[in-house]
Amino acid sequence: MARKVGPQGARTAAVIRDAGLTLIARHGYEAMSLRQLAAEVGLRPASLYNHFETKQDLLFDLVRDHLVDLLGRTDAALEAAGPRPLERLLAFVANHVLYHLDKKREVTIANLELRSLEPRNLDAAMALRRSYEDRLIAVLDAGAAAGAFAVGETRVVAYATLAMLTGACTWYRPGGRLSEADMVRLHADLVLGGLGVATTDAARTGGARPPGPDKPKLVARN
Amino acid sequence: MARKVGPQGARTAAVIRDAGLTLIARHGYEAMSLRQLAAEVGLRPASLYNHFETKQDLLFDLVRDHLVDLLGRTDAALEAAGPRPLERLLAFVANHVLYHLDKKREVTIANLELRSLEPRNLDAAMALRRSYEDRLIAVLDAGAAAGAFAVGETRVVAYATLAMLTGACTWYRPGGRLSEADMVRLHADLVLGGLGVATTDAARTGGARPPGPDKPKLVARN
Amino acid sequence: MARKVGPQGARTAAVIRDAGLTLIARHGYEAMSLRQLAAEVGLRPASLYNHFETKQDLLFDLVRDHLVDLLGRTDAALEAAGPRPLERLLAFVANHVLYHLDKKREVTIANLELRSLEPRNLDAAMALRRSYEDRLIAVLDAGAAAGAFAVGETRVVAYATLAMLTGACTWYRPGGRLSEADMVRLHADLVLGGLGVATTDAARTGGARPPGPDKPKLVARN
Amino acid sequence: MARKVGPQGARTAAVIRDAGLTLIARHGYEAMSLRQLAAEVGLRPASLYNHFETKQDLLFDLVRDHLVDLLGRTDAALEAAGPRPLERLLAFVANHVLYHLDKKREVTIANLELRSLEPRNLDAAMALRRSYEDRLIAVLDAGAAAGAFAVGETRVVAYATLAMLTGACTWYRPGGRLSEADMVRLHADLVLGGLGVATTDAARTGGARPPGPDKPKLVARN
DNA sequence: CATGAATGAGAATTCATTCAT
DNA sequence: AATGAATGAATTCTCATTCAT
Repeated sequence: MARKVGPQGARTAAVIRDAGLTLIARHGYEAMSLRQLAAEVGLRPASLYNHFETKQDLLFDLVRDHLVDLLGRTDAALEAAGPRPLERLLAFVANHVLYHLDKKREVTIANLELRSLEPRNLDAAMALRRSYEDRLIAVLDAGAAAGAFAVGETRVVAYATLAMLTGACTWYRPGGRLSEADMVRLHADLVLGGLGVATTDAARTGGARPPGPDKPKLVARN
Repeated sequence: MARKVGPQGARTAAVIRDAGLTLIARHGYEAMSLRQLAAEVGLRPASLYNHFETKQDLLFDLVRDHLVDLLGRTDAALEAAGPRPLERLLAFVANHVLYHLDKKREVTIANLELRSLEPRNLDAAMALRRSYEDRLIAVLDAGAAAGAFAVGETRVVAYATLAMLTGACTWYRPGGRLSEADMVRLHADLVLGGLGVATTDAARTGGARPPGPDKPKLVARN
Repeated sequence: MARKVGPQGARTAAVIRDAGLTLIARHGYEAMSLRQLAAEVGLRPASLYNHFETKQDLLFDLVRDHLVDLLGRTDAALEAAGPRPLERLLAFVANHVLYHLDKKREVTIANLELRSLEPRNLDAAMALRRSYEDRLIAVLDAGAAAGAFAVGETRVVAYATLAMLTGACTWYRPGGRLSEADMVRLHADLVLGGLGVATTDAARTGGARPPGPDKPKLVARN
Repeated sequence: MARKVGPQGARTAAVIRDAGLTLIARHGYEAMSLRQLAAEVGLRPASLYNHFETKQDLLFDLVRDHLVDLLGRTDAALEAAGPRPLERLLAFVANHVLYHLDKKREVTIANLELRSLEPRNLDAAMALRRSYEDRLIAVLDAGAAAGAFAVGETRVVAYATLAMLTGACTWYRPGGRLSEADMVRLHADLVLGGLGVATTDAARTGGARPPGPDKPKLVARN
C-alpha cells in the first residue's frame, strides 16, 4: 500500500532532514551531494525536490531550526533559574553544554556552514545567533552590576565563554569516562573561575539545588 | 622539496599559496575552485600545476606548514619562559593568542578544513595538532603537580582552554578598541581564573573592580 | 472527442487551452513547462493530465483547431464573395488579415511550432495548411484565367502574398493609429498592386496621391 | 600530432558555430541540446565551453553576426546602386532576397529565436534589426518624396514588404525550377506593383543593367 | 613556465509523466 | 477531478586534471 519510505510525505521530509544533518555535519555542505543524500534516504535525487526547493533551502532550514530551538530552550532555562545572577549563569552554562552535547550535528553545521549561506539567509542566521549571544551578555552584565561577577570586558568574556563551552562538542564522546553532568560541572567551574567566583558545590547543574554545607570542589585536583 | 620551479617560480608559488590561504579561509576548500585561484594570481588554471601537484596537496601544505610553524613558535616561547609553571602557562597563552590573531587565515583553515584532508594527510595533521595540545597538557600537568594550578580534568581543561583562546580569532578585528596585548591579558585572566589562580585586577579593563593596590600585570610581555 | 471530463471539466479544459495558447505563443512550446501552465490556471501539474493526455497533444489540438477554424471561415468568406475573381481575392485578403490580427496567438503557434510537432501531427497540420494555401492559389488561378490578374508564378505569388499578409500580425498593435479596417485596406492595395490591378487611391492613407475622382473602396467590408 | 578535429581552436570554434546554426535552425534553440551539438562536432559536451561561455552566448553570437553581416551587405548594395530611388529599391530587394536564400539558417534563427534571447541580447538584436528596417524605410521615403513610388503608410509597406521577401526563404528550394535570379525578379515585380510602379525590364536585379529595348515582363502570365 | 584545448566525472536542477489516494 | 509523491531521463554547466605546444 505504501510505496517505500512510509506513510506520509511529512515523514519523508523529516528523514531527509535528519540524513542531511548527518551528512552535512560529516562532510560539509559543499561536499555533500544531493545524490548522496537521496541515496541515504532511499530516493532518487529528483524526488528530493518534493520536499525542499533548493539545497541551500535545506541548509538554511537546518540552521534556523537549530538556532530557534536553542534560543527557546535557553529562555526557558533562564526563566526557570529565577532572578539571581549566579543561578542564571549556571542555568545558561548547563543548558548550553547539554544542548551542544546532544545536538552535535546541528551545532557543527551552524558553526561551520554559515559561510555557505546566501547573504539573505546568512543575515537571518546571524541575527538569531546574536540574539543568543545577547542572552549571555545580559546575564553577565546583570551579574557585574550586582557585584556577583568580576567581568572585565563583557563582550570578550561572553565570546570566550561561548567558544569554550561550544568547543566541548567537538571532542566529547558520549559513553566515555565523563558523563554529560560531569561536562556541565567542569565547564561551569572554568567559567565561574574566569569570573572570579569561588566555585563551590552550591553552584551546580540544575541550579535548583538548595544550598547546603560547603563541599569541596567536585573536580579532582589533578 | 623544491618543485619544478625556476628562478621566479618560487615567487609565483608563494603568491599562489597566499591567495589560496585567503580563498580557502573565506569560502572553504570545497567551495574554492582552482579557476578562482588562478584568476586571483593572474594565471590560467592549467598553470597552477607547475606549482603544486594537486588541490589536495595545496591544502595539506598550508595546513602542515601552519601547524609546524605554530609548534616551533610555541616551543621557542616555552623555552624562553623558563621552568616555572605559571610563567610557562602565560607564555603559552600569549603565544597562542598572538599567533591566532596574526594568522587568522591559517588557523581558520586548519580548524575547518581537516575534514577535507585525505586520510593520509589527515593523520599527519592530527598528529601535529595533538603534539600542540600536548604542549599545553604538559604545562598544566606540571603546574598541577607543583600545586600551582587547580586542574580538575587536565584534558578537559586543556581542550576548553584551547577552544576559548582559539575562538578569539573568529571575532577579533584588528584596529578596533582592543589591542592584541589587551586580548592576551583578558584571555590570560580567564584562563588563570579557571585554574583557580588569583589574577591581578589590573587586567580588568572596564569592570567594577574592587579597589586595591596596583600590582604589576602578570602577563602581556611581547 | 470528449475526454474524461465531468460537468465543469470542460470549463477547466478551456481555461488550460487558453493559457497554453498564451504561454506557447510567448515562450515557445519547448520553453513552456507544464509547471508554468499549471500555475497559470491554478492547478498542480499532475492535474493537467485530467484534461489532455500529453503536452504534444495539447500543442496539436491548438494548431489543428486553429487551422480548421481558419479554413472554415475562409470558405464561408469565399462563398459569400460570389464568383468574381477580384471580389473573391479581396474577400480572402480581408478574411486573412482580420483573422490574423484577431488570433495572433494561434497564428504565431501554427507558424513557429510546426517543428515541435511529431511527424504524425506535423503531417496532419501540413495537410490543413496546404488546403488553406490552395484556396488562395485557386483564387489566383481563376483570376489569371479570367484575365483579371497578372500572375506570374502562381505559387510564388501565393506564398509571397501569404507571407506578407501574415506578417502583419507580428507587428500590429491594436488600439494604435491604424484600425483593423485600415490594415485590410492597406494590404489589399499591396496585393492588388502586385497583381497589376489598379487600386483606388482612396486606400492610400498618407501618401502623395494624385488627384482623381473619389471611387468607392474596393475592399473592407466586414 | 593534432588531436582530433584539426589544427586550431579557431577552426573548432567555427565548426561549432556552423553546427549550431544548422541544429538551431532545424530544431530550435530550446530543443537543441549541447550534447547534440557536441556530438555533431565530435567533442564532449564539456569541451564546448572552451569555445563559448554559454549556450545563450552562442545563440546571440549567431544572431548578431548575421544581422551585422546583412546590414553591411545592404549598405554596400545601396551605395553601389547610386542615388535614384527605383534603383536603390531594386538593389535592396535583390540583396535581401539573395541573402535570404543563401543564409536560410541564419535568417531562420534571427526570426524565430529572438524570443530565446535574454533581455540584454534581445535589445541589441532588436536595435540591429530596426537599423535594417530603417534602410528600407529610408529608400521608400526618398522614393515617395521624389514621386517615384506611391507609398501610403511607409512603415506598413516596409514591414509588409520585408515579410513578403523574407518569406521566400521558408519555401524556396535551391536547385528547383526557379533560379535565385528568378526569385529576385518575381519578388521585385510584386514589390514594385505594390508601390504602383509599372514593372518593366528596366528595373532589374543589379540595377546595373544598361537600358535596352523594352521587353515584356519576365514573369509568365501563367 | 605558461597556456589552449580536451575530457571524465559529476554538480544541482528541471522536465513530462505516472499512480495511488 | 485534483493532488502529493515519486521517478527516469535529460538539462546546462563546473570541476580538477592532463598534455602537447
